[in-house]
Amino acid sequence: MNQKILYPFADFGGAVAIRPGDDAVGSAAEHEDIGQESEASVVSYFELARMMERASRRFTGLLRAELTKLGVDDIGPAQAMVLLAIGDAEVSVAELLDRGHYVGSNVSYYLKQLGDGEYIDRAASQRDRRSARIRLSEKGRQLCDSLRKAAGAYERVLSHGEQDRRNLETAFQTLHRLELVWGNATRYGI
Amino acid sequence: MNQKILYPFADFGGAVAIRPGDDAVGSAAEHEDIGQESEASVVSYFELARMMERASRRFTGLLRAELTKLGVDDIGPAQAMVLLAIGDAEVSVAELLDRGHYVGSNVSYYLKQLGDGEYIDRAASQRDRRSARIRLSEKGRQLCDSLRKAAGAYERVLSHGEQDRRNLETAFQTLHRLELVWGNATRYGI
DNA sequence: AAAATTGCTTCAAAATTTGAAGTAATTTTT
DNA sequence: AAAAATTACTTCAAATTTTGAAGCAATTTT
Repeated sequence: MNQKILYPFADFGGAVAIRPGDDAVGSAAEHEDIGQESEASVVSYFELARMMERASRRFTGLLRAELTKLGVDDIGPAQAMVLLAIGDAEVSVAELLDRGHYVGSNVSYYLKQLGDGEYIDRAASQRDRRSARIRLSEKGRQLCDSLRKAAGAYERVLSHGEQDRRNLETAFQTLHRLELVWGNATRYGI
Repeated sequence: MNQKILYPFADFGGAVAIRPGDDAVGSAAEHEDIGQESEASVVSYFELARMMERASRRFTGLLRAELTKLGVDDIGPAQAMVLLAIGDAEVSVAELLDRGHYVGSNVSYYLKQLGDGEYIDRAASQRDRRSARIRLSEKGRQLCDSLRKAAGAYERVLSHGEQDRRNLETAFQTLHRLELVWGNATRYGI
């Protein structure tokens, strides 16, 4: 069915090996020379999309590690993301679906777990009893704080000045635009 | 166990409703006033992480839609991402693991599907027969081209000049740094 | 008061990701 | 050169996450 392949790999020219210490980035060479305002390498939105995926995974890993470190074992990174999406607001499920990136229909599912774990408080709205009002509980708030604090540590590694802050802002805006365009595109075609 | 909640939501002040047409962004107001070089809103790397997640999801949706449109039904967006990660290169599984963001151990799994679907060619390396040499097949190459071409359409919506291109580059670099820092952090702590 | 819509829940199935073995080829050690 | 260790993958099973289709109750619309 497939060519028999007993056990395949290796044999690259030679210079390809991943430099130890310099973290695994594969084809990093493509984008190596870039300081704060290089013009050389031409990146596409496509490549940016792939980079987002990679970076997101690392972030998930970070969350997972942080949760473990905090001894939290009744929720995972996905649920933590929901907590983070809620933030200080009092939201409905529908809002969460927009505000959060994640999860098609089933926020309910996560909310149940978060409810069981006492990370959130829920109550039916008076006006419209179909609608849920969801807020972080004290426990949920504390967890978010811890996670944010942990992230703060990396902030110091990453942000070294005004320029970095501007770049961060630019990145955010760019992704925001992408999100809108891609979102619309998927729904309405181009 | 949980407060009985028959069916909850609604009842916000009033101005909160999501504007139809203006795409669902929830708390977009936080970042509304930003042109190309605003300094107002303060974004954290944390928020950027959340934005990456959202945007990534849209991209996945786009891929899924595009695959459907192309009549491809034997692979999904995740597998397509693997194809895209391979690109023009001839890679080993290990390389793919670095270059791709995705998948802890099980690229094999995807590669099998891609192999079965004839999207890739694999062969054992002569030098080291454990090692696989993986390349896109013609079919795989064509699929990638189609996907890239589809993405090109959005490129025109998104890129209106030199400034946009620089922003794109900045976003890419920023995410790249994040990926490295977060990756190391997860492995070695801070 | 029916009918339609909204807001959310539930359940089941599919897809994705993780983790722990396991195997063959190559290297290193003894 | 045989044994031991390492590398480069594969495989399998389980856990997590995501999607999709119903379903139900509270509102709105007709």
